[in-house]
Order: sequence, then C-alpha cells, then structure tokens
Amino acid sequence: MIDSVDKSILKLLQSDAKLTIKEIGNKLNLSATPIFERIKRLERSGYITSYKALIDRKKVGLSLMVFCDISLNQHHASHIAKFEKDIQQFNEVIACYHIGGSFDYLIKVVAKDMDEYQNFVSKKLASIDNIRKVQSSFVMREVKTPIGLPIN
Amino acid sequence: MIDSVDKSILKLLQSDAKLTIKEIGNKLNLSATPIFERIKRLERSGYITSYKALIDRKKVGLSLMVFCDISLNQHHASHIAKFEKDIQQFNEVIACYHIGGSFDYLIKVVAKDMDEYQNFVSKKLASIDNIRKVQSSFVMREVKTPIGLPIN
DNA sequence: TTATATTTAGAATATAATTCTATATATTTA
DNA sequence: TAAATATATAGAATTATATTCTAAATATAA
Repeated sequence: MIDSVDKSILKLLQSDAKLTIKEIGNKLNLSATPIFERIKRLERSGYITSYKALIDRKKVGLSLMVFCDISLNQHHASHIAKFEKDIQQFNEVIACYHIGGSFDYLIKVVAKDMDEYQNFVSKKLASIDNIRKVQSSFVMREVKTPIGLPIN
Repeated sequence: MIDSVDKSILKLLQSDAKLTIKEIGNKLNLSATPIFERIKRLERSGYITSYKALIDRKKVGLSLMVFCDISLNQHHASHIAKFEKDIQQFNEVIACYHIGGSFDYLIKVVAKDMDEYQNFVSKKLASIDNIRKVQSSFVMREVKTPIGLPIN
C-alpha cells in the first residue's frame, strides 16, 4: 500500500516528470534518499508504468483527431480477438477501448488531414470485415487536455 | 522545421522519456551535444510540451473509466464558455473534447467505483444546467493504451 | 570559389542520481 | 510496558548524467 507521501510524489511526477529528486524533497520536506527510494518502489510495484514526453499533435502535422464508435457483427471471442489484433496495426489508431453499452469499441484516431482520414476509414477500417457500423466524431477543440489521474 | 533526426528523437522520447542523451546518441549515431541541442530546441519550439510519469489507473483505485457524450441545450458562445468552465472543475473529468457532429462534448471520466460515478453524474454533472442529454459508455478494457502519436 | 552560418565532436564542468553508513522512527513481540 | 526488529530517514561519498565550452567539420549562401 502507498501512503500520502507516495501519493504526493505520484501527483508531482505525473504533472512534471523532470522534477529532480531534490526539488520533490523540498516540496515534501524530505531529503533525497527517501524520495529516491519511494520513486523506485513506485516504479517496481507498478504504480508508475512509464515516463513519456508529450508531443504537440498539431506541430507534427496531425491536424485531425477523431473518435470512432465501432459496432461489430459477430461477438464471439475469436471475432473479438481478430478485430483487436487488426485494429492495433493501424498507427493512426492511438487508443482503443472495448466498450460495454450501445456500441463495441471506441477508437481514437489522428490524421494529417481529411484526405488521410478518409483513406483510413475507407481503405484500412473497411478492410476489417465484421464491422457493422462506424460513427465518427470529429474533435473541434481539446477543452481539457489529458492531465493525468486524480489522486487523493 | 524539423528533420528526420528530430523526428527520431521525438519518437524515442515519447516512448521513454528516461532515455539518456548518451543512449539516444548511440541509437542515432551522434554524440551527446547535438542530441542535447536538438532536444532543447524541440522543447523551446513547442514540439515537446511536457514530460509526464504515467500512472496505473487501477493501482490507484480508479477501477472505472467512462466516456460520456454530452449534448447541450444552448449553443451560444457564452453558454459554451460556461459549460467548459464548469466541466473543468470536476477532477473526475480527465479529458474533454468539443465535438462537431451528433453531440457536443465527449468527456473522459474516472471513478473509484459505480457509486462514485453515479454520484458524479447525478450530483455534479446534473448541477450544470444547459445539459440536454448524457450518454455513458463504460470502458470494459483498454485494448490499445495511449502510446503517443505516429511520427513519420 | 570564398565567406558565413550551422552542426557536430570531444573535453571540461556542473548538476543530479545513486549508493552507503549511521541515526531515528515506527512496529512487533515477549 | 520494554526490548527487539524492521522500516524510514538524513547526510556524506560516489557515480552517472546533463550542460557548457572550444574547435573542427559540414552545409549554405554570396
């Protein structure tokens, strides 16, 4: 189990992974050693899964972001596995969630422009059989850009 | 503009921000200085927006993840601004997108359990007037966990 | 081609991470 | 409760990394 100091460390690191151990120690009134040990423990025990640089989507030319609701025809385990394997291979798909409710999958797609997106839908997505329906929702603006998890 | 070396650096850092400058240099057959200078340039020019530690959602007790489609009643600029200001204040909401299409907003919500989620919907969301309709889609499984952007 | 700017390598320095030892704090057990 | 054990911490020492500096190499422009 983790205590409140660990939670504070998680909160700090998910907002800025470049904070030094000394800086974190200053904020939490602890010396370097306990901060260092606690971070290593959080990494080993899987609370911290990775460290990543976040990249500006539009700067790298990906002006379109789209969420697609996907409904399948067949829902047997083998069809599910097949679909998930297929969808992973498209690098336009940057996230994929299996949904319980009115449709089956929600995927997050990025593309350079509408031509590229249209190509993705009509060539790549369409190549997966077993898809019954696709509903695209275009992101006009990111109101709250992913900021990490609420940790209390 | 950025060149292919910069793109390689972006790809490496978005997959693992803990790579040292020397390690990146080894992979790209360059010495430390150019890697260092290029990273600083990518940070200054906004290609790299931040560095973050990723945290295991379930480990920190957030077993529920839900996407909500939200439709508003009023769409004047002032109503839009009001809604966006309100929605940002809920820390359960970890992302919010303004959508063009069949509904208005897509929000990503995390909660400890169904009770907490139900409380969020019926107490917090419901306190925002101007909401016409909310449709919840529960994530059963994350098939492809956000892995960063495709950079070519 | 020559001149200018840009990029790079490699050494030197500064800063941060990591390890180590000893002390303090908390927890367990008799 | 008190002693014993385990856990967490501070501070110094070490190691590794980031950062700066200088000069050479490469590319770009005149």
